[in-house]
Amino acid sequence: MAKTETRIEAARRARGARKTATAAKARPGRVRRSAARTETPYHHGALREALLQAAERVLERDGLAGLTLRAVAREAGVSHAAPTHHFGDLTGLVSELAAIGFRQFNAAMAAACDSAASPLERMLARPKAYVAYAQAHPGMYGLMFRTERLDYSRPSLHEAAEASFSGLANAIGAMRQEPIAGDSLTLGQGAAIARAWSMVHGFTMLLLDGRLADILHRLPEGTTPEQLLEAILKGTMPKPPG
Amino acid sequence: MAKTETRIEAARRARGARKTATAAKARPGRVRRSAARTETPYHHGALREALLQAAERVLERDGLAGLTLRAVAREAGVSHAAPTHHFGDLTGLVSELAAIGFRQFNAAMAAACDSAASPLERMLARPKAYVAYAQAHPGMYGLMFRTERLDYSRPSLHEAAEASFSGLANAIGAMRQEPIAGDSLTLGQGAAIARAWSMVHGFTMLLLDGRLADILHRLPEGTTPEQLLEAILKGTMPKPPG
DNA sequence: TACTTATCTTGACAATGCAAAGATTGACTT
DNA sequence: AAGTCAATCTTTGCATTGTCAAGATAAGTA
Repeated sequence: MAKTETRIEAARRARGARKTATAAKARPGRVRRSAARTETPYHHGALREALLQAAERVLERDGLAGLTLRAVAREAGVSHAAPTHHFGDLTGLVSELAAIGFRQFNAAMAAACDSAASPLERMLARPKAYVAYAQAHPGMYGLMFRTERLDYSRPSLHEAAEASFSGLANAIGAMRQEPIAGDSLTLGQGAAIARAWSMVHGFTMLLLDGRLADILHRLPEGTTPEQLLEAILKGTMPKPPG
Repeated sequence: MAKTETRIEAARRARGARKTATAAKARPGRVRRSAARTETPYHHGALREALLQAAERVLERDGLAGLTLRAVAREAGVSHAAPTHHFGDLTGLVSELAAIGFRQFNAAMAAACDSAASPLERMLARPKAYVAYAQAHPGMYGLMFRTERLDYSRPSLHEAAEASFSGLANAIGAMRQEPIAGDSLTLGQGAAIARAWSMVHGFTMLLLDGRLADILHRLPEGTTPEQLLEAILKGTMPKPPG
């Protein structure tokens, strides 16, 4: 009965609690037409966005296992089949949410890069922002990189994920001072890109899974994950120009 | 409708097919006691192991989404609740299977290390075996490193996963020619271990997710993932002694 | 032989994803 | 402005799943 079990049980409790609460509220009869206007109007107006926000809330509260179509519908206060009309599928909902995650993710990294002053900072800013986003939004990061229910044929998701990749590739290219040429790479360039991405991605996954806890615990008192990441990067990256 | 959808549909088809097949077989009446001996005896004898083997088969055939308690029971030809008695839970079954995976995984890496001749080979053997195992058993690797339903409080899983970690740590220690001292690490040592693990783990995850396909496609014609991995490692690791 | 325990089956329940059909609303047409 | 239509949301239903509670059966033991 590890943390996983606990999390699942928590999700179940949350589900149950919400259910009884909703039941107690006694959904207003569908006959009334324009009673108090605070009553749920038949047309929500912006249900799609409301569902996505509800989904993110459910995800960060109850974890990936708690993110179900019906839970999202409950959270948004609509019938259980309403999401289907907007996303077609659980895969659809999850994919759209992941696209939002990639956009947030990219924005965070871009902002961190922009606010970097020294060349060294500029080199560390992106990986640090990468890990920081994952720590701040573990549910979203897990959704983006751990879920199998993602449909990359959806343009929104494809584009957002692609932007994430090209941002990384450009950063590596800029760092090596040999901008990448469109559709072909040398083995050295490809290795540099794959190395940077693999390292940061792997570090983040292991950190979120708690698998680096052993290492951190053995390090000098009070060493943070960020410091460990910095040490990893400084030992790997090429010397900053100048 | 990406590959995910297809995989899920495939799992569903497999489930359906198996169900009708089983139904057609018309489970022998439970009254017969020792009819032909080929008839399913009430006591399986080694059901636990049979269930684990069935689970691995289901996992590699239908993916993580297809790995359900009932599917495993069907695959093993027993009633749907039989696995519960042996594993208590889906988490239990999945955790035991993951423990088996870690043991296979460790054995593969140890074998690769042993058969390495030159110092360079010895340095590359472990990462290569790591990626090779994941490619040969994607279902198992996903189960071990991607599933949330793992109960690390189970001794079997805890030990197997721990062995995986200490094997890596020792390899890094040996490579740096400063064996790690039990319960404390310098920042440099910790960074070296975390760097190696993060890189190989991240590379494997990205490779299995198809996220390195873009890079591989842009590299010189016919570059394999193994070659890319080697280029990554050679650019990072310290020069072999001598 | 009689009793006890481990093993396996049957049946039931709540929850889920999905599909189909009905209800309601807003917008467009004439 | 009245009528029509398509989009939106709800209701109902079905197959599936995990988990629990009883039963049935085999194996071991006294």
